[in-house]
Amino acid sequence: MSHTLGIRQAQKQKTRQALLEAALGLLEEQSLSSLGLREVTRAVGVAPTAFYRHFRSTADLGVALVEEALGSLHAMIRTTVTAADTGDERIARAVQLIAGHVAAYPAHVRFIARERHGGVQPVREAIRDQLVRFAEEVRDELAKDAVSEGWSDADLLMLAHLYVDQMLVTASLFLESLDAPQEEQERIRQVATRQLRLIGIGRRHWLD
Amino acid sequence: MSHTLGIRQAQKQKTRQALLEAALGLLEEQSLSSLGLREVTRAVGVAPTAFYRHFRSTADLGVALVEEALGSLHAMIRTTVTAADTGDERIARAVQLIAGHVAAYPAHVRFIARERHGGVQPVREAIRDQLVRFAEEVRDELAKDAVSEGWSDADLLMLAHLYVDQMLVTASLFLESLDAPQEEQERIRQVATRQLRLIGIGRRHWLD
DNA sequence: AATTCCAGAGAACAGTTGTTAACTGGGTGT
DNA sequence: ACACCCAGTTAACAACTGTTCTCTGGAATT
Repeated sequence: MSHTLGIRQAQKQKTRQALLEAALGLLEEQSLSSLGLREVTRAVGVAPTAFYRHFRSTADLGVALVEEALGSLHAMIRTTVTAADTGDERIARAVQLIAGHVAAYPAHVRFIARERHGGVQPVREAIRDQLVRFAEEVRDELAKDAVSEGWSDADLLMLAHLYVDQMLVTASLFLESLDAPQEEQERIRQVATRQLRLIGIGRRHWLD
Repeated sequence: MSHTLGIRQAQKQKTRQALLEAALGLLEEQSLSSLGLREVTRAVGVAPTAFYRHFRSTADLGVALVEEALGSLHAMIRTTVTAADTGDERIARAVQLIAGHVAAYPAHVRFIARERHGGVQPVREAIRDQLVRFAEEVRDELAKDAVSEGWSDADLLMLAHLYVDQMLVTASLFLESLDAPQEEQERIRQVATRQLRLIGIGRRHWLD
């Protein structure tokens, strides 16, 4: 099944990956809707027309980037939430996890935060769909918890979305503070921690 | 003081306003970083060079749009939060208020949601600054409440930011559902209501 | 009534864009 | 060894972009 793909398809995927990474880099200081096809190929060092061998348009490339970027966020969100339900020190650890991920993959986080509400419809939809799936996973994780006894499925999902959104907001704040004084990052860390704690408290008293 | 500005400056402000509104319309299906100067003037019906009489660049126009768009959000956020602290039916009313505002000024909401993390730095900063000021107002409003006794100023501000962010998330969801079946809007309304309720519960038990 | 001012028009600039077409040359299956 | 395939190239296209300079006509000032 895992057929060793020939040196031809290998080279193609290599170029494709180069296009994706070049685009991600160029998107640091602009949005996808202003990203030019030629701009990307120029950054990679291939002819403009080579672009069409991989993507129909830059919007198409954007959809591909969603998979790439959210694939890395996937692990973060899961581990974050599963750790965030209980004690305070575990919440703090979860926030630290977010900060670490932002520092490791800033371009991914930036892309998702920017294009989630961006000007390219197919990309918005792709991100929305993926985030819904994330929220469902988080809900399943929350359901395993003892605190979730007596909760309806819908309410667990609404809490899951609250967590996911809060995580993205926090990630975006960390991103903007990447080259700011460390005391600023510390401040963000503390606020995010307390916001998660407050949500956790609301969760524990939901069924009163 | 309120000098009746001559028919000259009046005409200028009229054109300026036309440029702003045309831009807001064009931004329905793209981001600011891809908005062209000529595109805007063409929509208004003036020469491209007339643009420079009002704005240095499209980024400059974007900053001006922030004032315009957040001016209308201003009232909404305040009334929403001041109503959201207590009983359930008041929370529901607050959510309905958000939905109404989104229906009344969809372009404003879209612009803020899109450009908050968009590709134009000065605009991002302008939005961030305004949202900080909003959060401070919300904090002052929260402080007046009986539930806030014993709260530190920092904690009130962190709750205020939580409310503001939650409001923007909800507004963006309503926006995307503008031409969706009404049952979808109803679903969003219900989830948002419960999320605000959960935050409110967390707030009441914060000092345990 | 004469003069200054200035929002907007007009024309032209070099540079960019997406897309089409025909071509090249090395990997691939027979 | 052969013929096919196809990722990437080259060249050219009309259309578009931001920006500069010069000009105009009516409002504003004196």
